[in-house]
Amino acid sequence: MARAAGVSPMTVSNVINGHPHVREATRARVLAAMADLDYRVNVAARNLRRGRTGVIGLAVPEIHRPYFAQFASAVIDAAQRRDLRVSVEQTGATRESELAVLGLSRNREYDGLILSTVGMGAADAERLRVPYPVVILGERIFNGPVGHVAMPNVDGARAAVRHLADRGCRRIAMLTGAETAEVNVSQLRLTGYRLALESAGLPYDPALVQRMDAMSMEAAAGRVRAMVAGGLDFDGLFCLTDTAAIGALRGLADAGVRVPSQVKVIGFDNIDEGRFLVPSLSTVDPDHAAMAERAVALLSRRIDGDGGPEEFVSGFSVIARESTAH
Amino acid sequence: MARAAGVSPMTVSNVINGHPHVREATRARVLAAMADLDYRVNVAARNLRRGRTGVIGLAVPEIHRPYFAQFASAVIDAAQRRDLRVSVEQTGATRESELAVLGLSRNREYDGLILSTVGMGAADAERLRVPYPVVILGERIFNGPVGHVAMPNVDGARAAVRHLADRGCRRIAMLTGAETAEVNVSQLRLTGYRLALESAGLPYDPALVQRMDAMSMEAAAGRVRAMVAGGLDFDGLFCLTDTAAIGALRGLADAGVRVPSQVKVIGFDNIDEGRFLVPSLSTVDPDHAAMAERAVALLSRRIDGDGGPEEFVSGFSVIARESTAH
DNA sequence: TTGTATGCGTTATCAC
DNA sequence: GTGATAACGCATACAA
Repeated sequence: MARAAGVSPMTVSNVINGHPHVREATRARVLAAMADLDYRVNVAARNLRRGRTGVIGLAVPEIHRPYFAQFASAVIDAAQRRDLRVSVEQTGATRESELAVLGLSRNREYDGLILSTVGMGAADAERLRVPYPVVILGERIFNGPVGHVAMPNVDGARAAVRHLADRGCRRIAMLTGAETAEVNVSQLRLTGYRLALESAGLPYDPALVQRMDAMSMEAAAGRVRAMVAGGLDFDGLFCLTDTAAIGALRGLADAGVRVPSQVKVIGFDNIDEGRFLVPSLSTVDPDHAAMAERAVALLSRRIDGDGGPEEFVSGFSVIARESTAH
Repeated sequence: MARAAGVSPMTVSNVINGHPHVREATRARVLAAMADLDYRVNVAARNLRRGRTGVIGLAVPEIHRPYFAQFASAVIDAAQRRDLRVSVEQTGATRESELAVLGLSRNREYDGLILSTVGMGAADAERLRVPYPVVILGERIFNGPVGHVAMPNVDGARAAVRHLADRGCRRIAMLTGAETAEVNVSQLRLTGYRLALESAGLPYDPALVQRMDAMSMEAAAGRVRAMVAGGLDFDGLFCLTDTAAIGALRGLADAGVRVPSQVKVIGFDNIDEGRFLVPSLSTVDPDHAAMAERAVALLSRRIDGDGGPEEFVSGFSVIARESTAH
């Protein structure tokens, strides 16, 4: 330790932590010794003493899905600004992994956790009663003392479908996730879809709601090919996510359907790639940078002990590109 | 602590760490008490004692670039199999941030570090002499005691350009990064490009080598539009990365150039999206899953103290899709 | 097979 | 303004 080198035992600590009551001369001496010995604080010891790790967990289904990758990127930047590191966990969207991640942080591995809940349901609300701050990325389906950062799922979906209707679509299909008992993204966006149809005076046809188990590009492409091959009549397509929309565009191309002249397509998320697709992808932008910033801010504030769990629903905007052009 | 609850003071530790010499009865008792008290090991204390954190750092330029997102995903999975967590840092590809990350781990925040070096150069080799294992994601430009996991840049690029030549291209352009003094990805792939031209008996025309400061989709799209607008004559395009290729496809579409009939395009990385683009993107697959697995394996082995820094260069394969069809 | 003592490196408290 | 003391919770070594 720098004690031997410098002269002080724990004045070192004061110097490191920038305490005010240290004479300039001693501070200089300590700093010199530190540089000399290439001294490094032992973060593990500090963590033990402080009861903090300076690390937050970020649990998402899969980091390589563009939406989560972009969200993670923004979270890491926001965390860095607050001197926090981010440990990324992949849950594969399964309930078990999501619960396992909650246990990890419980071990004080993390000071707090941003958790994207997909597999967990309202029945698991009790599991969120953990002794550290949690911010859920998703709908307010839990009543526990956890923060929420959510997308405007209903309104965003409604606006997307209204956009299709405004552009003249009359038979609007939706590519969505499996039907579950839980309130989830699929259900909320489906609600928005139905509301928009209603407002536009269009009938709701269950045959146009296409449910998929996985929201992958591959699954979306396959499903769209099947829709066309099966003779389903549709002139608009609202995809649950941009990732699914990429697959859908591919599926339509495979089926020889032209976009936007025969079918108009809109996604949700505004991932970077959308602008550069051919045709470029219309979408709903939920402002994920703001969501990430808020998620980290909420967490950070609660780690510091100020304030209770809050809720934030981001704004959104519809971005019209070639895939829904006239 | 469970000591009071159970009966033993520190047999708890043995139970937790699965030591062999614990009677079944006591083990059961301890486990019961642990469950009862909802006992959790304090990882910070364990880290201090063990001198390990169970966390590795992964430093990449930006996690949201598809290639790094997919790589990170594979790294996280590989780490999880070895009971390691992954803390992700974004360096923005700047030398300063890359060096800063090295300092972080020096504080024993991480047991080891996987570092994608872009900004650092051979002159910084000394900075890699750190007291913990490092695996560089990139070329062997450093002689220090660090592991390397590299792509087959020269051979892969060569194969890509040969593929274009085989498909009849005679004026093959390349979209690459800025020229630097350092040995880097751009330079190596450019070497492959030149070798392939030579083998194919095609002349090397510097005007066909287009250098960009940023390898973004946006920059690539803009550059390609400029190339066409400027009257540059080319019938093949090798893009440094798939991300750039997405932008290039967009730029060609904007310029009214048809792919693959007028210009054939190939990228490098085999990101997931490539399969679903229209036209789908031909590319070089460097097997990033294998690279990630090897990077973590190398690091893990060195954390455990076995073996020295090794080097691994992944294999590759050319994946022909629509963007280079006849 | 189980318990006891000791120390990992840091910082909060309080005396000097 | 600086130093001594203690404690954070666990695991190693050794004693019982």
